[in-house]
Amino acid sequence: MDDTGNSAAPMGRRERKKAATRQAIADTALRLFLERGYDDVGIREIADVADVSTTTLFKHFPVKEALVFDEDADQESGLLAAVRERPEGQSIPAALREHALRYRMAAADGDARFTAFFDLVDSTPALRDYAQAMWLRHTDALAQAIAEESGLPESEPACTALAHFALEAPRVARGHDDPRLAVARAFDLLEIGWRALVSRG
Amino acid sequence: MDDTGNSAAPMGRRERKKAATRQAIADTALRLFLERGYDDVGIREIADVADVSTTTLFKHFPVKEALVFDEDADQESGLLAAVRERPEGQSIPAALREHALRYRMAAADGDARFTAFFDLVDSTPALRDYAQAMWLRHTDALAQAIAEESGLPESEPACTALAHFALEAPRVARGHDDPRLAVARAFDLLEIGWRALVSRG
DNA sequence: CCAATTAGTGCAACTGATGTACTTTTGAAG
DNA sequence: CTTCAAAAGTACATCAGTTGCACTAATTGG
Repeated sequence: MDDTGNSAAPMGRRERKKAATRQAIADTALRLFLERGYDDVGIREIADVADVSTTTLFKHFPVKEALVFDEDADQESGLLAAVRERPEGQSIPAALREHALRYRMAAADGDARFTAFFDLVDSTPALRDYAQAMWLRHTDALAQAIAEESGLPESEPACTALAHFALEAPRVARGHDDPRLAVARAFDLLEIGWRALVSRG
Repeated sequence: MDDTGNSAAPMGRRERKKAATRQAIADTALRLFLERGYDDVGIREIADVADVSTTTLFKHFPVKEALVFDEDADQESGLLAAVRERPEGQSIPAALREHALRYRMAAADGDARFTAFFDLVDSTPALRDYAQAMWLRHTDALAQAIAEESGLPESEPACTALAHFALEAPRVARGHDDPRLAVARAFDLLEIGWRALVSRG
């Protein structure tokens, strides 16, 4: 839909300044959030420190939560690629499991800033919910990719079901002592069911 | 935790009045919501019409959404009963499917007030989300019941996975032309996977 | 009857978010 | 270069949900 952020695009002074303002706001917000916690930093303060008005802030970010997820990038393309470009013989749920384990559960081993970021999101209900809601917006696209790859009709509800469950899987892990195992088990359930369902037509 | 609402409990004048106030607030709110829509009725107005202060209102209901779900009753016991008292030979996912189809997708055929209520919830994002969040709070209890019934260790992540997915299933239906079919398919996926998973130990 | 709770009140304030009207900047057309 | 309209930003007021505080009044248990 919107192709902002393409580094190759020669944008004029105007768009550059706009992007700079946006970045300044997001950076300020994230810094303050990491310092003092999401709930203890108000919109007015962020705008103040970033030296813009609250009106301007909300012109760049629709809601407070969005300040944290500025660099969404395209998670969706990665997700779809995981399905479409999976190794020969690997089932779709298996590919999604790999992707989930690699991409969503990789918090621990990155550098400190990433860890802090994940901690922030993880420990703030509002941010967790927002992130999950964003994640679920890919359901339809994923369902369509699954339908194409599996040869099932696009309208087949099982495709939507698999897509939805796969996207919910990381959430199942919450509260388990071994999150990776929990996610793996959730995908086991889906994989076995999916195999049988596909082979029967 | 709290055992309010037990009709057999002889509560004193105080608790009776409290319950009456609560009921009056909830009734007023629901009436206004049905008349004019959830988003077009403010907290202050509800309190005003119910003749209480907003402070009092919030002492009975933690957030605006809660005004609509006053009569939660115990969905949880029904859910657990569906699993524990299922017919001989019926799998756990099958029992959950029956329960989902009967209890969650039954909006259309009740009397008009129920229909209107479901429409209200269904057409208001804030209420949908709140309802789903409430629904998911039963995950742990359901997972435990599943573990007991299936003989798997309580810590087995697959139990949590099945519980979570089963509770999410109704959401898969959203946006499909035939919601009941979509839900059924979602449970098919779970049932087949579950059978295999249990039989392997 | 006294003392401790506790429902309820009134009011002010805070926080996220929106609407309106006004100024500046900028890109581009003439 | 001038002019003009769109875009970006600002100031200010306001709304809605929610909370804190100080206080009253009813109730209940000892």
